[in-house]
Amino acid sequence: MKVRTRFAPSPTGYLHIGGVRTALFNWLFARQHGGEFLLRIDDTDAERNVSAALQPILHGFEWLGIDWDEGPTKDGTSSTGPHAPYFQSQRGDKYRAAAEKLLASGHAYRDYADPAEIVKLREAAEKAKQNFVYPRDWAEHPSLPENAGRIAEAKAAGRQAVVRLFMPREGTLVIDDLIRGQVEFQWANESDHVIQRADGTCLYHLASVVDDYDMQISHVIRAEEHLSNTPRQIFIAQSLGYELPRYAHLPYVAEPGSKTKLSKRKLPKYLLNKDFAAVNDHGKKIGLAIKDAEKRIDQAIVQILEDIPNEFLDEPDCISLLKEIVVKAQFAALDKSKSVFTTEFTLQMTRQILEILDNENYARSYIKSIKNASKIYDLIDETFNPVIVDFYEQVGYLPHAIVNYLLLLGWSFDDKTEYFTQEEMIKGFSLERVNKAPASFDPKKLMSFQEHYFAELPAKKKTPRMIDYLKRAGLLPEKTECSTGPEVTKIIEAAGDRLKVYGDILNFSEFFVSDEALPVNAEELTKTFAKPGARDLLAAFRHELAKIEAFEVGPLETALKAFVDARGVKVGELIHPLRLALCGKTVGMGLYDTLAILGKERCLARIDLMLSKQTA
RNA sequence: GGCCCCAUCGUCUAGCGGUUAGGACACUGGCCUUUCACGCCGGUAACACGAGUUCGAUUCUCGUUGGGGUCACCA
Repeated sequence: MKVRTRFAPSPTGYLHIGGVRTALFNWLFARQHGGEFLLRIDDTDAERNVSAALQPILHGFEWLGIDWDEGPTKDGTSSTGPHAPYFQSQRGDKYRAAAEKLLASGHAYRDYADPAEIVKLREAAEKAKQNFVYPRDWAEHPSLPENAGRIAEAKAAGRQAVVRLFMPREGTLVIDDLIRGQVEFQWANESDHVIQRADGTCLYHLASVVDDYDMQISHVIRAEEHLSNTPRQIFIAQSLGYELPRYAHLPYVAEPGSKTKLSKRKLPKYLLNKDFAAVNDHGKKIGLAIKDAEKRIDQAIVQILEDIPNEFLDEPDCISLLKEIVVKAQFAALDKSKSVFTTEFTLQMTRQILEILDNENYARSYIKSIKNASKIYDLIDETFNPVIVDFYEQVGYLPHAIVNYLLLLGWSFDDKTEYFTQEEMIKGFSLERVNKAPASFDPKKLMSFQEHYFAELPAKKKTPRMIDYLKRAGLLPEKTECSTGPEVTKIIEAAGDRLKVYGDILNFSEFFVSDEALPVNAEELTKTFAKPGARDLLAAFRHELAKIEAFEVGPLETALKAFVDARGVKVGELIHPLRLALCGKTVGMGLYDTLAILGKERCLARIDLMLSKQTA
């Protein structure tokens, strides 16, 4: 039998890191067996613009190199493949036909029960700590002629029926899972599930089983949360006379440092997670620079705080109360609008407020001061969150680093192999070696893969993407000259390992701004020039520098060393003021590289600028 | 709560009856160094607990505890 696997995303507008792993394992398995991997769109409940919401997902897969043989076209507007369409919203007829078939064979029934009644019964069962057995009092089924009377009445009253599965009430089902092994279920514990709504539309389980069969899926590799759903799906498949696919249930991906499943609903919360925060801050810095959003400040905080009366700030409990308000506001905003925009908005505000509130005294004065402020709060991007794949593309990760990391999240080849080429992954993958326990996502380890692969990439290959970032941050004009490429490459080479992602080039903005516009770190400035003689030393070296003909790393180093030796000072005494004058900060690449790249003219100009500021 | 799943360093994992319990990330001490980063050398750190089976259990069985999933006219 030909191996055919599938991944079935719903068009949510973004690609979740856990989903990617599931898709990756499906893809790997198919590729390894020379089979096919398909994408099927779970949009049975979609009212929104599917192709727009699908586009980021398809783009994410494309970026990661996970290609699909059948499914939606790349623009997400139509289907391509022998089993088209691959959108569940367009396959309703097939599901309805299957439902009819189940009805005809007695494997399903029309149910005229009142939904409100069912809810009550279910709650009662839970209260009584008992398994809820679905009552078939309103079931229209040949084996239950006693219901005929009341059903006739219900029909006459115009009550609508749903279609429910007529599940077995005895026996054991053993699922032979490729990852879990044999898992047993008692049929009696399975409830009569609804497969078709009163309005005739069909539900996920029916759709999924029908599609898997129709599309000849051989292996259903999916997240563990579906394990409990498998019995009813098997019942549907068997009742329809389908041959069963093999099942493999993957452990879910958990939050960093936790065993809790990563979930879309908690997206904003993740930025408060300390393991995500570092990675996110790094990314945010890049994101902010890209959008040239120095101005974006805490409008959200202002909004909340403006409503707070001043007297409130004198209350002893005001800080803890504010903390509560913030958390509530976050979730209220979440409920009100499902848009990520809102969640991003509130989470930014939450973080900032919580940071401020850590210091009570500061908080009081800050709140008071900001109450009068009015600033613009801009958003980076609605998908700017380290749980979403797009984040990594925006910040400038290598897709292979992500794929390699995800491969090892719940799977291992042996006790030491960590780095895999795509071919090695495909060759070495096996479901048998998939772990059963959930694995928590560690952004730091992902970063280590990124560093590894990024270091392997020659500077010249990084140049075009880095130029893109510089353009987007406004550090290079939209139309750059041909000579810019080699110049940027030189900077990339000199920066070396300091560049971990493409976006990191923005940390070296000093090479792209005018001498006058160079931002200078105020704190470092005060500290450095507070030292006696710092300014004079810099001034003296400026004259030395002016004499140098060959402005290159070697001669520069010789000259600087000779200068400090002659003066009997330590290298560091000169270097700090010099670096500050040239770069406006005290961290960065080698100083001789900096001098050489900047060139004599700009170096002298920047030193003069610094000296002129320090004379007073 | 019913049902199901899971359990090795902080994290990802190796281990499939006898190992000084191995590797990676993170953390950390040192070296290198004008800063930062890299690199190099070193260190801390784990078998959830309790019974069995066995000459011997991290490994097999059962139980306890803990974690998680799932129980929709969502997917």
